[in-house]
Amino acid sequence: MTAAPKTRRRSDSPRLTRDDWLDAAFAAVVEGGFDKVRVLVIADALGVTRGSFYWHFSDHADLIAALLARWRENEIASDRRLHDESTPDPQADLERLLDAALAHAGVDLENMRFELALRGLGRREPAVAQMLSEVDQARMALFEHKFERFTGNAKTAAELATLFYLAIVGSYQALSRPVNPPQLKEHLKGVINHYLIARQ
Amino acid sequence: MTAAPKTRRRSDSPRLTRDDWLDAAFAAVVEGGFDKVRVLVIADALGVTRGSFYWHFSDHADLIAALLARWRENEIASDRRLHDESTPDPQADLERLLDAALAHAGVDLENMRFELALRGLGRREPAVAQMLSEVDQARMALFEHKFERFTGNAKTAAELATLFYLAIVGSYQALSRPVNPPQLKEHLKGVINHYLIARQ
DNA sequence: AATATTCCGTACACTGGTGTATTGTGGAGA
DNA sequence: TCTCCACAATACACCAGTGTACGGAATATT
Repeated sequence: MTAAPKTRRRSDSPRLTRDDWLDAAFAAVVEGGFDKVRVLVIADALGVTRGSFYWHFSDHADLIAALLARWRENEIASDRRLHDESTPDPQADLERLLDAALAHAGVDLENMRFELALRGLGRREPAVAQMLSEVDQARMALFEHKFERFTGNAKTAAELATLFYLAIVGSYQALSRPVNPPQLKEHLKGVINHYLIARQ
Repeated sequence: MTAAPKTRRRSDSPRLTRDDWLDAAFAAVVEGGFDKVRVLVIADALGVTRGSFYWHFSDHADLIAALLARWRENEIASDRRLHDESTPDPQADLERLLDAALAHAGVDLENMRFELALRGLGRREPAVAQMLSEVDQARMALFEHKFERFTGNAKTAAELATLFYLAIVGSYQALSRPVNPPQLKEHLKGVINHYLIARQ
């Protein structure tokens, strides 16, 4: 009757690592939000008891904190990556950025759901809100930079950057409801083209 | 030691109504999300015991359902209101709509937080997702309508409507982080002006 | 092979929450 | 004023979840 673990472990070893637990917790957040992260539940998703958990983590708060830290690291890394990958053509460069941001809502469904859950948590936990704030700032700066290369005008760059960034964030949860990702992408391109033509 | 009720009742009668409970539950959602709606907690925020609750409601699920229903009614009503209040000048009309949507994020902080919590719930509960979908559709239709009066072009109206609506939704939770409401409003106006000028 | 270390299981105490059954109570109507 | 009934308190059983102490098994290390 001992049920097989529902969540795959990172290694094939019968013992778990701290990261295995973090992966499983991540999955729990993705499907139920932070409030649904129960040590008990994750334990038997992993096919072990809580004895394991309390070896790898001091307590529940420790798990959450580690999860947040890991996400933060990944964000910083991927932000840096987007910053470095630059293309001579400003428009192509801009479109690559938009594609990356929208992929978050397409392929990368899990990360999107995690981020939404995180924003939910941020409404109650100032520390989380702070972290999100910094990430948003960094992303916005990137958007503004690319848009400024594209438009050559600081003011319209700021306008479009905020508009686009917020729209993408907004699409995360109003997704497939008023509009689906490819549709949204077309609309974004439409606006960009408008600005392109107007410039001539 | 019997603490005074922290939440004001709608009537000054010592007895509570169903609506009093709903108001208190609303407040609970606003500050902690749906997962933090505990009968026990709300009870002593109201200065009563759960005995009262189980007279007015059959159970916890009943409370949530009633809360959702009430929100839905309000949404439909305010949507109809925005639909009826029309102005001859298309631009003024559009700006009034945007103001109303942004007020949601300014004065009407509570409703905004409630809606965000609702979207969180919608990620787990298909019925809630369905409800939100309908509301989003209705609002988007309104946006498109106003934008079409303004631009006179169906395609660009669709583009701007989705972009603006999603940006506003996005601003709900990335608020005061990358940008604050009046700032956002200025940026939105900037884009509108751009389209105005380009049309001439 | 013997031993240490690392990892996990088990059992227990405790907390906070739901729901139910039953008893109280205060106010409106006869 | 008496009585009913709408509303609330009390007390109970129950469940899900955390954290802790300790014992046991599996893997490394010598």
